Amino acid sequence: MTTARASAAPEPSGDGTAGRRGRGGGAGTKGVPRALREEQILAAALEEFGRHGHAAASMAEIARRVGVTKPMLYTYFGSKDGLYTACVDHIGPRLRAAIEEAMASGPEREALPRAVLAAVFDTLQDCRHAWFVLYDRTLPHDSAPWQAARRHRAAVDGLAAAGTAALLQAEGNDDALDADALKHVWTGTVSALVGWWIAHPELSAGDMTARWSRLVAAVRTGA
Amino acid sequence: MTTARASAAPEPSGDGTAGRRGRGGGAGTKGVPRALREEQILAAALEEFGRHGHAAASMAEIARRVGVTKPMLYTYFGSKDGLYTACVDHIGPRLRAAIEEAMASGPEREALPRAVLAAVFDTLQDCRHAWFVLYDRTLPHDSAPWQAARRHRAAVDGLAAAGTAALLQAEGNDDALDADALKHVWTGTVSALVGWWIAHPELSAGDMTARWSRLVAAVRTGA
DNA sequence: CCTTGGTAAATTACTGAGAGGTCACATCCA
DNA sequence: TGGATGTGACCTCTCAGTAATTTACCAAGG
Repeated sequence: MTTARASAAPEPSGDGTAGRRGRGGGAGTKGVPRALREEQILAAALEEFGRHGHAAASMAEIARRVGVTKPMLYTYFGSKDGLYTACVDHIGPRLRAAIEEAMASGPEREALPRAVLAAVFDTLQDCRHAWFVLYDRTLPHDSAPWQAARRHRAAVDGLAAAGTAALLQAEGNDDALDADALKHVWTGTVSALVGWWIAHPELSAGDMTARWSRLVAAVRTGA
Repeated sequence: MTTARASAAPEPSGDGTAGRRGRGGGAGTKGVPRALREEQILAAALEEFGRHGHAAASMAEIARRVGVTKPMLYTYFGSKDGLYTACVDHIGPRLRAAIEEAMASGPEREALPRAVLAAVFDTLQDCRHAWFVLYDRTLPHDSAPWQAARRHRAAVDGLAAAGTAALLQAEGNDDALDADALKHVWTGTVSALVGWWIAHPELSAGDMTARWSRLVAAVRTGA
C-alpha cells in the first residue's frame, strides 16, 4: 500500500517558478505518496486540534498548514471526526507504549513518577500539543472522537492507577474513590507540566524532567 | 439598577394554560426583572461554556436552558464574547476574593493549600463548571474573553504564586521558572480536582476538602 | 523510443446546515 | 402612553463536506 518510492519528495510548494511543471500550483499530483501525506496531515492536525480544541479547529486551516486543500483531508480521513480519531489513535498508543516501557524498566517506587514523566516528555517533544488532543474536555459527548479518546485515556490512566493505588494502599488507604481522585490529580499534573512546557519552547524534555525532580524535592521536604 | 421588586417571579414557562395571559407563551414580558434574568443567563452560560468550551457552546442552547430566546441574550450581553466575558468577570473576582480571605485568615504554612482549596470548592459548589470558563485553553488568542480570562487568572494565580514561591525559597530555590512551573502544577491540581468533582455530583465541598487532606497525607509520608 | 491507457494525487468550485447576530413588532406594567 | 421585557422571522457568514475535473507518474505495447 505504501509503495514508498522516493527518498525525499521534491515538493516545490510555493516556489513560483515550479521546477518541472508548466503551470505553477495547478491541480495534479505533487509526487508525495499517500503514506507521507497522511503523516504530514496527522502532524498538522495534532497541533491544530491540540492548540484550539476540537470545535475551534478548522479543517481548512489544517489543510493550509500542510500546503494542501481540504478535499485531500476528506479523501484520506473521511471527516473531521475521522481525522480527530486518527490523531487520538496515533498519539494514544505511542504514549501508552512509552509509559509501559518506562514502568517495566523497573525503577524504584520513589523514582517511578519521574520515569513516567520522562517517557511522556520524550514522546511529546516534537508534538507537545498532542497531549491535549487526548485530554480535551470539550469533545462532544459520545461522539466517535470522544469514545476513542476515552478508550486511550483509560489505557494511559490505567498505568497511573497502578502506581497511585499502590501508594495509597501502602498507607492503609483502600478507598476506591481516593485512588481515582489521586489518579486524576496525577494526570492533571502532567497536563499542567505539558501546558507550561508549551509556553517554554526552548526547554528540552530532559530539562523538564530535571525541573520536576527539583520541584518534587522542594515540595516533599517543605510544605 | 437592580430594582428587585418581586420576591419570586411567577414564570409560567411552558405551562400551556398560561395563568393570567390569554395566549400561552406569546411575546410580552414575563415579569422577570432584568437583573434576575441576567443572573439566570449568567448561570446557564457558566455551565454551558464550562462544559463545552467557548467554541462548542451555543447561544441558542444557553437561551433554551434559561427559557428565553436568543435576542434576550444579545440585548443583555451584546455578543457571545460579551457573555463569555461577563461570565469570566463574574466568577473571577468571586474566586479571588474567596482565596484571598482564606489566605488572610492566616493558617499555618502547611495548611494553606487546604484552606485555599476549601475556599475554591465552597465558591464553586453551585457552579462547578465555572472553573473551566476561567481556565479554558481553547479561547481564541487575543480575543476579549481571552484577555479577560487571562487577567482574572493572573489575579488568582498570583495568590498561588505567593505560596509556591515561598515554599521554594525556603528550600533555597530562587529559580523564577521553577516557581512559575510549580504555580502551574498547583492550578493544574485544582483543575483536576474540580474536574473529578464534576464527575461525582453527590460529594459536597467539605467532602472534597477532606479527601484532599487524606491524599496529601498519603503522598507526603509515602512516595 | 514514443504513444497510450490506467491509476494515484490534487484542485476548483460548489452545496447545505448551523450558529452568530439583527430588526420589527408584541405584550405587559406603572 | 411609554418604557421594560420579550418573541418570531430573518440575514449572513463560516465551515464541514462533496462533485467534477485536472495533472502527473508508471507501465506496457507498438
